[in-house]
Amino acid sequence: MIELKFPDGGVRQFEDGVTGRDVAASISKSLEKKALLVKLDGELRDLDRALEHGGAIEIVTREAPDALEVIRHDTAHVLAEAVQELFPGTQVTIGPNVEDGFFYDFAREEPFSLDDLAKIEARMRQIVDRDEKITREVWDRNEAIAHFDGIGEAYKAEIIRDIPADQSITVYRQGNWKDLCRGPHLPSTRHVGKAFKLTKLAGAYWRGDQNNAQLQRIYGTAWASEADLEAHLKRIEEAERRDHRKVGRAMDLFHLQEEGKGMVFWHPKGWTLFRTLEAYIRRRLDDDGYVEVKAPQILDRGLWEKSGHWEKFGHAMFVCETDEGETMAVKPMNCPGHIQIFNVGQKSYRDLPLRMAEFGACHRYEPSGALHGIMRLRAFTQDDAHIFCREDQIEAETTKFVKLLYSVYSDLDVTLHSVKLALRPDMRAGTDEVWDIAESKLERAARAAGVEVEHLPGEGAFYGPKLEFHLRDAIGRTWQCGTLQLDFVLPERLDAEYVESDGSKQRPVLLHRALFGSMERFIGILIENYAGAFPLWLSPTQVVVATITSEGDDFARVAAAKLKAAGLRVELDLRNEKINYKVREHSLAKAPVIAVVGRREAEEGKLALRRLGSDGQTILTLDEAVSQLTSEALPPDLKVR
RNA sequence: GCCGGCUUAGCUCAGAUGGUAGAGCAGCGGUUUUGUAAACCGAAGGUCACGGGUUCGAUUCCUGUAGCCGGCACCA
Repeated sequence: MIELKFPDGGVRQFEDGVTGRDVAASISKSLEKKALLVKLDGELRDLDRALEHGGAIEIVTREAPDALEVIRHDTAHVLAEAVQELFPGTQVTIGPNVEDGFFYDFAREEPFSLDDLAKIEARMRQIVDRDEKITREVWDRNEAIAHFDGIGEAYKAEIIRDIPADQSITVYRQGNWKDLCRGPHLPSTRHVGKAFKLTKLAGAYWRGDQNNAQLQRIYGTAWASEADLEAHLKRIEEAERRDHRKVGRAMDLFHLQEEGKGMVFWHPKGWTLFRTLEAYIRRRLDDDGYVEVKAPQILDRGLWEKSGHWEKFGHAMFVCETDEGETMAVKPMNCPGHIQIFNVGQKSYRDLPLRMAEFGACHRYEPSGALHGIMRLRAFTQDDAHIFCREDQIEAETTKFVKLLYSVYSDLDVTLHSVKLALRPDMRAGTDEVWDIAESKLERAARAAGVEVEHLPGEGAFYGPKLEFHLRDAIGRTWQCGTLQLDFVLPERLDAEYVESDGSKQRPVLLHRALFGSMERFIGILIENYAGAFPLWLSPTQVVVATITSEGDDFARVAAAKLKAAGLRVELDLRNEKINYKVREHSLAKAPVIAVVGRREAEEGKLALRRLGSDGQTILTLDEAVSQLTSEALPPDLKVR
């Protein structure tokens, strides 16, 4: 007998070998009908699998979040079955869930086409209609390897070989089709339902390694109900409208063109946004004890060799030869330059921590496939700084930085998606001892700063571990923006030193850090976050003074001049157009405030203010409007907090 | 870089099984002086991404290249 405890607190005895379905049936016929899976002591299990032991039990129905995960995974299995029916000889590999859906990677000589996706979807629906029973089997490891090798499924056989010896090999049978899988699964394909859609085709390397074969990945989304699917597709569609590339064009912020792949042409409005953000962050850095510098854009190859960048990233640097036979490289990053500045004269321990900032224009020859709007560029501007400090200052500096980052992100209304700690990569500089120290110090410092980190083995910079602060774009992709990197290596390589209190020469520790990462990327994120409707202080145009008839022209000119003199970014619209037309046009252009001047306002010396997103108006005297708008347009750091 | 897709006017998009293309908006010229999300009229605007091939004829078919889009890999 086993003892099961139900969510309502009740405890009941059941025969050995009882299944989840039996338990559901013992409660009610309708529950048995709705049951898809059970949860035993928190472990999700097949409904028809015997419960080998007692514990806390929960019947999982379609509406449960756990069920959705299984529905998605089973949809991937149905996809794989459909593909193998339609395209014999195609090998299956892996098919995990991702956010909102799943993918499945296939090995097949001939690539799938978009037309194939439609065919595959149709076959998937048939498989759902066939209502194939899904059953779990435990296989012997060697038999399993022999079986999958025997039917030409080399990838599956390879996966089995890599399963740790203490884990059992489970195969799920679904109709005539079998797949190696940990499970759990739904009782039959009918329960998968039809609220799914295959969304995209892509190449993907086996085991994520570009030295391996490239497989064909099919992505799909799946939901518990058609309504959920519809809602999801609608969300995606709406998110795509906020795409910074679309908004950037529509708002005339910037453009990109073939002659400068991965390089931005900032238009007046976009550049205003850039400068406003730069001015803001510069004030924040000033307040936080940074000094700002500017290092050369191009430096001799020898310096990059010394820093180690030439060896690791030489292929991705823009290099030029001079007539006098020197080889120069456009800087891909700012650290060597900053260390040169540090190295002039003698530094004392009293100078530390020295926080050296630069809005550094960097160029990197990124692979063509990596370029993405203004999020991933070949020419970009880092809001970079290097903190030269002693080892015992790492923690305090980390805390200081994290605090600043949180404050800046909150000012800009961005929500942190995650913080990762990227650990030593295979190709790296520095000894393992140094890495041990660097990794543990950075992790401890992050903890002390109150940051919850997720480890990323192998992803660190070549000179040290890094904290990565990730943000999301409109459709949910995440981008590394802020970063803090702990480096014991470059100070050594580039001979940075300071005089300690006892007169000895010491190496400073170098903290590389950025709040935005790249100004361009962060602006891309801001555009998508705000959907172009920037808060007043950031908006490229803050107030549009628009007339109704030409009777208002003179006063409108006066008003615009006065607003401008007060430091606001003002546009004047005296065109011979209807006010409806002007309101619509400036609203679409996301002007935060339209100040309308009609005959009445002109006579009374007033402005009718209309805010973006509301159709009400406030009538104010010009002086009132100036004082209200200027105080409202103060950047967050200059407002009284 | 790799896999797949896309590329037609400034923008958003139609279009022809091969006979050199069209709309709306924007821009330009004019009329309209207008009260809070599109007034009206007119003229103009295109090497149909670029190169090569097939053809009497190619924007359309084949092929190569580039850029972009979606992924993968990369990301100091």
